Amino acid sequence: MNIPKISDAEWEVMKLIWKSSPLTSEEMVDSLSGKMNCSPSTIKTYINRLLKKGALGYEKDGRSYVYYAKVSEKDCILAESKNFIEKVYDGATAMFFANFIEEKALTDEEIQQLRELLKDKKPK
Amino acid sequence: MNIPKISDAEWEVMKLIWKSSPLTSEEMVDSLSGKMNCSPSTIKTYINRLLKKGALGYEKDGRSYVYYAKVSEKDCILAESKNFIEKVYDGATAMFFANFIEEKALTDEEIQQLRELLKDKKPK
DNA sequence: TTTCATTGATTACAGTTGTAAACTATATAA
DNA sequence: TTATATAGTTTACAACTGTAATCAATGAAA
Repeated sequence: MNIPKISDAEWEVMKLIWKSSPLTSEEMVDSLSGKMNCSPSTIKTYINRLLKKGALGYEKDGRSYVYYAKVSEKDCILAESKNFIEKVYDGATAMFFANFIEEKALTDEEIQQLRELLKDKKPK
Repeated sequence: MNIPKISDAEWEVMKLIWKSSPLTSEEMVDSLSGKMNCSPSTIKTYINRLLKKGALGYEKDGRSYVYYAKVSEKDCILAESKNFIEKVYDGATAMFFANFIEEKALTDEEIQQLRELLKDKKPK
């Protein structure tokens, strides 16, 4: 299925849903309006836009709705990553990693994790 | 200096400038309107917006202008990368690398390059 | 049953972006 | 000198975003 374009603010909503779905709008508002420092109305707007984009779905649960994700976190992350690397590096992924590592944007711990990851990666 | 927000389309202009600066608008139009599949006017709009944002500067060169970058590629890439990883991973950079590697979005060659990079990285 | 509160839906509005045409000033060819 | 091409400046416009208030429907309390 097609991954819709999810804006910065909408990503916050999606991340919450992926972690704790299903949720009511009230739960989402409680969880996000503080963190995002915006009004409850704003969160509701995001929810509605995500519904319209097909990123969220809902089911009736008594008086109100519970929302759930209709696109997987994995797919969204991959789409977003590719898009980003295409934009900034014309697709030269390794270039990105290189710069990031050089810039010390990674902690020693993260570097260690990465080494582990690559160790398991057998070249075909 | 502050890095202005550079849009997807504007990134194409900046990448060209970083690679071949200084350039006239004509050179930019020639180089990009085909690749980006848009009209010369559109490229000029991007140039103007980038001027307004302070990402580009210009100097008079006879009858017309030549443009050059006022923000460094390195800084822009780092800002954009941090922003992206913050949005998608709440800053958990290693998580990003992990997913990307798992998804086989890297070629074997790129993985090898990465290994090399990490080898040189001495833990403090 | 009438009213209030809750919550989803609609409307609002300015700023950004992708896209491009129209306008204007100026240098150069005729 | 006048006409034309070139290149920079303005204007245009719809879609998307961030942000939020208002409207409407419905269940619950009085």
